[in-house]
Amino acid sequence: MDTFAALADPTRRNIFEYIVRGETSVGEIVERFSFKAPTISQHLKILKKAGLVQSRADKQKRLYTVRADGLAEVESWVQLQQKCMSERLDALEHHLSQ
Amino acid sequence: MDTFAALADPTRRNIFEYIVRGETSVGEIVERFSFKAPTISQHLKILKKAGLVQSRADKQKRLYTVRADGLAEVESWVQLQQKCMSERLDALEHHLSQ
DNA sequence: CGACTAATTAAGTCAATGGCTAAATATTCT
DNA sequence: AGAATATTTAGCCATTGACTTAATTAGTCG
Repeated sequence: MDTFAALADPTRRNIFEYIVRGETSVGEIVERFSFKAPTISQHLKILKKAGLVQSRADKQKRLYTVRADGLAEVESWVQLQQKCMSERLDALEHHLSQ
Repeated sequence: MDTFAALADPTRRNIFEYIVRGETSVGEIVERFSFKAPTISQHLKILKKAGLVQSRADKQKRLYTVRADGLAEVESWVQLQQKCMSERLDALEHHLSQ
């Protein structure tokens, strides 16, 4: 759902950074981070709902990967704001040079 | 402090979007949004701590503006992740074409 | 089927968040 | 100084968030 909220938690960003390196099972993530399996599972659920990761089944395991377009919303928002900022800055400079 | 957490709240993003359009007093923001002054004030405090906005005094009013480099951290994080993603995608394509 | 592995769901705790009203703190203006 | 304006701080309450342990589901393999 809300990508920004999903990325607000540093643990979730760390998990995302880990998954972005390649397809990862839940167990692998649990091993790397000092959190219990249910905690990781909840974070993954939130990342998934936000469209940041996806999963597929392989035997008992669930393998997670990042979604290519997951960060698009955040990126475009940030860039729109920066565009507005630079436009205002340009206008200010132009005004000052008059 | 934490830019991501500051941007997690949609109201704060809206406030940021409003301020990015130009220097704005607290009262102006209170008028636009249907929240009481203390609520807006708290949001501004969080945005300020995150380095996203800054303020200056003008008579009784406090005028807020966005900080040019406020979104840099978020932008660079997003772009790093996307770089990692595209590299992995390239490697995959290369591998498949062999 | 039964034991095992992998992950999720359920349920509970505790801290943090986001809203409010009321009070306090400047600052300006008469 | 005293009244008015603009904003912040303090305190309260309801909701959400991030963890935990225990129980449950789902899949594998002897």
